[in-house]
Amino acid sequence: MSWTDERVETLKKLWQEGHSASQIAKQLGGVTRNAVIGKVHRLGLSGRAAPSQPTRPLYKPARPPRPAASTTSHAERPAAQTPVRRSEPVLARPVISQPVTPYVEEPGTATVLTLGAKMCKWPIGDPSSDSFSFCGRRSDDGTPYCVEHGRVAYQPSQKAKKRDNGADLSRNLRRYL
DNA sequence: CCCTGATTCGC
DNA sequence: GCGAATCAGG
Repeated sequence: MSWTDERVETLKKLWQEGHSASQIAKQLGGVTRNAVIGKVHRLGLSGRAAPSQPTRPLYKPARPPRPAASTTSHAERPAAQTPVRRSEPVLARPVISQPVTPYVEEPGTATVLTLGAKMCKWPIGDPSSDSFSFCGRRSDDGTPYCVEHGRVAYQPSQKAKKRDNGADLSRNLRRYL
């Protein structure tokens, strides 16, 4: 099957509606989810409203060489590596859904210039904007963030964690109260 | 192990 | 442009 105009349109629609690649592939028929994902990327609509699953830690591992099958004569491929890789951010930001997040917060008090060592480094606002700032509240010991943001940064881990023993829990509560 | 999207690269 | 292979992660 090929990507007819119609099929592409269906793809877009379903993708925007939040269907997964495999579901779309199944519905379209004749394509695998890989094909769908590949198409989605080529169409440039990779980013989608992701409720909660930031599957991109800004991590770019060097792809391991994939054993290719050269059928005819093996073409010479003298180390034609791309010397320049995009520079990575030194410090990985905590995952945040910037684009369309109703999550509003008070502007931070610190800028990249005034951000101290013991200040909460939680980014607030659009990094490409002038109003971008950091939380700037006193960070909790050991963590780059204040108590509140620390909770957000080091998320729930969905599976309920084992129970804290009561003593610790109440102790911690007292600290915050 | 099931699933998810992301990325690479031979075709 | 296409998509299988592969990856990273929930």
